[in-house]
Amino acid sequence: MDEIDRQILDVLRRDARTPYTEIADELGVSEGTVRNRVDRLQEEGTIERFTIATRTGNVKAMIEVSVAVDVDTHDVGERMADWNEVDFVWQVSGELDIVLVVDAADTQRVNELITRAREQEEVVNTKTRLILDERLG
Amino acid sequence: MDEIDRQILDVLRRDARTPYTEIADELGVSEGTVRNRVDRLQEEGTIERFTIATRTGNVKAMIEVSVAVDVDTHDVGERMADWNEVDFVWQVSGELDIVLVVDAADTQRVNELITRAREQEEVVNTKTRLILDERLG
DNA sequence: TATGAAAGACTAACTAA
DNA sequence: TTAGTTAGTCTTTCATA
Repeated sequence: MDEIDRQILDVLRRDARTPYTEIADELGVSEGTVRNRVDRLQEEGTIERFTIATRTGNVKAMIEVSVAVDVDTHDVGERMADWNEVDFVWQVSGELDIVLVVDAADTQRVNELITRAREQEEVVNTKTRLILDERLG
Repeated sequence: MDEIDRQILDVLRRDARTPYTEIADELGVSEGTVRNRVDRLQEEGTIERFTIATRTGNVKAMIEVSVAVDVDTHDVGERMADWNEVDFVWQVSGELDIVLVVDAADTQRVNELITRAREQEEVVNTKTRLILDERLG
């Protein structure tokens, strides 16, 4: 992981469809070098996947969930990851155990998700925070 | 935004490099249809960008930041988005104003980021939570 | 939807460190 | 032995009808 790797990652984060030839020109290396490095970065797991950033709805929110002390947090999280409109499920340290990052059509839909979370028998409490603005690093 | 759009988004979220021809076969439509729809989804802003999910470090964390009441939260957020290792900067509702999602080499580096956040004159308080496990929705 | 042209990615053989 | 390069081939995308 040197400077070239870092620059490749930067370019791909901004636009993962940038042609290897273009990245190569920019960094002053050959197309093959870029390709080899991207392959390696994928094998190493540094690049987890090629994906899209979407905004399907108008409201993003963090729904923080705390679960009962005697249950498997992992199970609950796995179940929630399958719900529509859920982008990430994080198990976190701190007061609350799970954070759902959701992207929903409107606040009504967010509310339905909160309700659904609260309906899970392992869930004892939730706390929701709207994401008012997002900026990518 | 119909069922076909949703399925295209699902495929691309999993692997944004899936060829249009393959998506087309899977959904029973033509390659041109997939391409046109992806183009439209990008123009509409539903697809914000093609990107990569990376894990450059071993530790992910949420650093929650509260800023003084009289400052422009937006400015502070913008500045932090430029820091290395910061994946997202969210302005959120609730007790704390900004959430940084970071991906760092180790806890030492996370700590340096926290320190750096606390050094900003607008920042009055921070609270950090480690992301112990991540699952994509 | 189908097709040919253009662009990009991949294979493999070669070179250099 | 590993990383980089290059030329030729194959795949995907794009434009047009």
